[in-house]
Amino acid sequence: MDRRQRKTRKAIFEAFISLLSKKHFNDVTVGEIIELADVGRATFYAHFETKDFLLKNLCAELFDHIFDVENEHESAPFTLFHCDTHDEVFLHLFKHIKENDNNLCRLLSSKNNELFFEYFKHGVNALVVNRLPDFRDKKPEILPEAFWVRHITATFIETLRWWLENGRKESPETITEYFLQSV
Amino acid sequence: MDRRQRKTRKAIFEAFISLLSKKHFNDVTVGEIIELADVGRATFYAHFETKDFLLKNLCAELFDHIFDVENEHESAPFTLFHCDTHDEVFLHLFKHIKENDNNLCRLLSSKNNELFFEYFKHGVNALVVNRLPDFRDKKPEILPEAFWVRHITATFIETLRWWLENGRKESPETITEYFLQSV
DNA sequence: TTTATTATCGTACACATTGTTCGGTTACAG
DNA sequence: CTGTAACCGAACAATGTGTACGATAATAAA
Repeated sequence: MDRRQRKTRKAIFEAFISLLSKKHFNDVTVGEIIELADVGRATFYAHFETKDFLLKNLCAELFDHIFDVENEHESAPFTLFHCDTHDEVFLHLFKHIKENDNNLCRLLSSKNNELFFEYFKHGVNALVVNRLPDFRDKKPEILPEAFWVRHITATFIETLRWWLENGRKESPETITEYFLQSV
Repeated sequence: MDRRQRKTRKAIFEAFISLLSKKHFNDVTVGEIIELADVGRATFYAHFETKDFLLKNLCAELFDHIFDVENEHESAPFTLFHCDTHDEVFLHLFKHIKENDNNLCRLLSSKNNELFFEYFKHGVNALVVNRLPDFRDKKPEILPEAFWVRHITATFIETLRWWLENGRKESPETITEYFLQSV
């Protein structure tokens, strides 16, 4: 990819993130983005068809390196799907969010958190499906499996949300314990 | 309230609901609403400061008669807070949603469900807080109370969401059982 | 019934935002 | 060094928002 392309793409993302951590997605205009990114209007639309596509691309940028479903073969420093126990998987996830990814944290704590959680949910869901056998002994017999998966995913998301809203005071170990106890 | 006011207010709400069950909130324009409601532009803005306020008013219209927190003294036909056991409360809620409120159902099943669930959540949360003692024996000791309340609320919301997405095949009794088993 | 009030209408308007176009300029890869 | 392609900036049509105002008609109150 052309160096110029990388540069403008990055500039747009950074401006977008900066704006999203201050105001709601709906109130962010393309005009503001290109002004902050210092990029021509036509250039913006050459990169992103629309503001919603920009959001999608940002989500992919943020989450795809966490749920490296596709490139499992590559040397990913953080391969959730290769953990042995499910405790480990979710603990890793909490740790990663707490320590590594400041942008992700900021966005998941902003007014736009719903947008990102919505996208995030899909990754978590895949993870839960992958780790389903580990939860099977906890499952009440009456519940349909689809319902059960859904419930575990939602519980994880809500735990994470609660943790972020309260300033991440608990250690990743503790919050993992909370999650596993709830489910 | 003036009869004219009631009439236009109702017309706007109905047009709005009709549009919301077809397309997303963001794509609904004031122009469409007033055209469908057959109401002048100035009239619309005399009633609702903005499209977001219209949504808020609609939510209040939809949910306030369910969670009749304020007017408990009045003769509400459906007083959740007066049920004896918590099983009864949540069962009532599922029944009410299934049988009585078509608009509510349509909107909670539309593309805009997030908007309404977000509002709905507050009512459910108040309900859970009110019924907290009933859940206390189920609570793992480690979990903070705030976390526990949050979890119960989220579980109810997710159960309802799942039920609606799958066409409400299960009986209210069954889905209440699912909810109580999950928590 | 009469009267004063007020909700509504219709039109027009200023304003902001979106997404496109195009010619000229500059950085990049080979 | 050269051709390609990304960028700029300015202009543009199209759409949507929210406001203003005089005229009309429905309503409540006398």
